[in-house]
Amino acid sequence: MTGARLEQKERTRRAILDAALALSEDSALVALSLRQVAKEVGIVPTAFYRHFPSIEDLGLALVEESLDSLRALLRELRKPAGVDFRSIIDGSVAVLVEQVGRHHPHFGFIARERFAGPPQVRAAIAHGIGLAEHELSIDLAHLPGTDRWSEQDLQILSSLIVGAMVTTAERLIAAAEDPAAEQQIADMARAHLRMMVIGAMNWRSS
Amino acid sequence: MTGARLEQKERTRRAILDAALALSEDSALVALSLRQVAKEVGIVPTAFYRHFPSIEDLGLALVEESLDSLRALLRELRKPAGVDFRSIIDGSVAVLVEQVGRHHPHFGFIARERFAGPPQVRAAIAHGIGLAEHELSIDLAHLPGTDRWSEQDLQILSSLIVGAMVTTAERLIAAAEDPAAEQQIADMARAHLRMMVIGAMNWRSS
DNA sequence: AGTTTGGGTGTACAGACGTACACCCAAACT
DNA sequence: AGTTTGGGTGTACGTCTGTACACCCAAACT
Repeated sequence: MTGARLEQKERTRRAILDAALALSEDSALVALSLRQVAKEVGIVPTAFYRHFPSIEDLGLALVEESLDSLRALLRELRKPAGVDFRSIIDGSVAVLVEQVGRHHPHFGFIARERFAGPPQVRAAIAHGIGLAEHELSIDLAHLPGTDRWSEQDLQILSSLIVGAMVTTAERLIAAAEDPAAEQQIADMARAHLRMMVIGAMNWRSS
Repeated sequence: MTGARLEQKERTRRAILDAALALSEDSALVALSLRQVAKEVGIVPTAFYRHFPSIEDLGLALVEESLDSLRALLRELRKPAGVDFRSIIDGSVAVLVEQVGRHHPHFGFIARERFAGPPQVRAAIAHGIGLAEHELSIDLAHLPGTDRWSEQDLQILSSLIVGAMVTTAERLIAAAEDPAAEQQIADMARAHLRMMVIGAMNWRSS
């Protein structure tokens, strides 16, 4: 398959994915029917099978590309954003707001399916978040001031921070791209990060 | 309606609520069908209408009683649990673990429907969590050391703590009542709270 | 004792669902 | 130029859905 043929197929496939993302927005993946999606895309129900073996496989594809967006976010966050804590915090929150805004449907999908999705999907999302915690704990170990921190202390801090970031992302999604609300959520997120960092700097392992 | 009659009706109603809670456990409220619930309960589909006008009303009733469990948790958490931070933290985490375990189906329901449920349900849950933040900020103001904190600083700390508690509750639910995992999650939650409190104690408003 | 009430039953129907099958026809091959 | 490939179509089927309707009968009333 080459040229225009493949191009058209890819276009329809994208349309299916987008339609599914849009239709599940105010409900859940499990409430999605093949016929609904097909109608939204503008194809006949049976044509759906040319692209996905079943609705569940569609769901898995959506998880896949949503987790891609999550990984892209993590990649951006890991880019060194400054030297002092203040600029690292400001930069991280800015990246979070920007990326969540850019891939709003994907992060919304993750938020909805994290606990309401099928077990396989829940596990994949949990794994993605676990990975973020792990990577953050590695990055934290390279920061000044954490020289004598134990592995466990690093995990405590990174899981605390990732948890707060997830909460912030969920708030941003629920804010439905209202700029004023986003501003307020970002302010709060920066304050949270500062408070956690202050806690970490004065931390004594017990 | 009196005596045995009402008693029997209440028993069937409970059975419907429990069946709905159990059936939606590994999916979502929206995926629930009237006939499924009726079959699980052991009644004929049309008998369902003797108790609820529709599946959506069943959902609202479940939200209602799940939020009751949440309010019960908050009530328990507000009982003074000690004088030093350590015992307050230990007591709070113990209460959280105990209450989430006791009302596991309810908290699981809240976790699933918080972002995947219908707008009305999402709003009700968000309101419940907002209330928790507000109440905590009031309680924090009465604690020693927060005398000169601004309203905003209190909100920052309370939303940070509530966020962490919600995350902990979600982890407990996902742990599916595995005692070893619960222990680990509780340990982590205590560490998180300690770190946040240390951050708060060294906090300087900006 | 006689009547009413109300939860539970059984049948019935229209609509939505997933999906099998035969078919069409333009793009891509030989 | 002739053939194959493959995305999209249309019909058709059995299953599941919500729900309307007539009915039953023990509990609760008068």
